Amino acid sequence: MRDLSRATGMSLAGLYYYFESKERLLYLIQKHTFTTIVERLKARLEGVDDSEERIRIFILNHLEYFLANQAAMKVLSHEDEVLKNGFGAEVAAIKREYYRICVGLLDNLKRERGLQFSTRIAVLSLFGMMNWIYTWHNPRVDADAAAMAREMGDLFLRGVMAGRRRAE
Amino acid sequence: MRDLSRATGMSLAGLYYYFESKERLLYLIQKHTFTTIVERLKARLEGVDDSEERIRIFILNHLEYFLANQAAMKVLSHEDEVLKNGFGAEVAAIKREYYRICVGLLDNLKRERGLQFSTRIAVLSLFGMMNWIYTWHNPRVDADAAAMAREMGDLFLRGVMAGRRRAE
DNA sequence: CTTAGATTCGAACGAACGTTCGAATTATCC
DNA sequence: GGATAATTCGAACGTTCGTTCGAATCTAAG
Repeated sequence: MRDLSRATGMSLAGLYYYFESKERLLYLIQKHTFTTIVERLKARLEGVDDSEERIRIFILNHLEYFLANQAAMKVLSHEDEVLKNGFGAEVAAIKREYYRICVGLLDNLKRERGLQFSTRIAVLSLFGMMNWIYTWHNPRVDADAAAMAREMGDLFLRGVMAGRRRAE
Repeated sequence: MRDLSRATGMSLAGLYYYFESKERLLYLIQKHTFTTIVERLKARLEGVDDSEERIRIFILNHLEYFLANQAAMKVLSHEDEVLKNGFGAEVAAIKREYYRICVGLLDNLKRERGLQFSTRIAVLSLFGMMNWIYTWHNPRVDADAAAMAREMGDLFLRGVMAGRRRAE
């Protein structure tokens, strides 16, 4: 809170006029962040029918936000279970919706192409690939979000699509 | 430190008889952890020649340690840059060696099979997949390390191997 | 201008944290 | 057993943190 006070120029006590506690402020930030990501994703998916393309949009949307707000995500990624039950539940619900969307996208691809893999592990592996990026992405060395999304999309989609097909 | 005191049964002051500071204790834990992982990996790679198999061993070794010490890795994964320069440098060197080993394994596969992909991004994506596991793996729902390593190995290896081959 | 409400802040409180110190206890060797 | 060293601990230190409070300042309306 003292860091925020210094960074914003507002006094420490002043912050508490707007935010009743540090925890509630973190809750508001998390809620805003994850709501924004989900909203943008839904807008971008609108009207796109191809299963593979929809997954690529998911990856691009995620990486774009994570790289544009790298410092913020460095904090948010690790604040998973710090919110007390009341606050935590609502944020967890948004994250669960986001997770479910990704599961849906993958299940569509799986059904359409008769693929065989564990959706749960594929989705969580994909999240791992994407979320870990804040620990290593360096704008002076690594490509931008669009290029990163293409490379990771290639890696991931080949991984799930080169798999065995279900007998039909 | 007070948590450690309670958990170990030793008094708070007693801990400082053995460890000169909290930072040095964290350094010793990190050094021991990452040294152990690298040593076990090297032992397991001994005598294995097949490139693909060597990568599968890398994944299994990593996941086995991460899942066997899930709570510990939850902490260590996030203590990346907290060690002051003196302590941090040595731990960073071990991690870099570990990273280089993985790069070497992938470059071998790439050369042998004439594949075309960014080793850096492939390695860091693989680390992301594997490291993220501590956030979601639930022993009552998910399979053990060997099965997880097989599934993630399938996903990752198909991803890099299904790629375009270099013109020869 | 006056008043009431909104906004801002310096100063402090109590709790938690990393660490230290001197005394007490225990182990080791002659 | 007594001297020396190793080990353990209660109590406190100074700092940082989240939070509160009352006073001061600013804004808007009559």
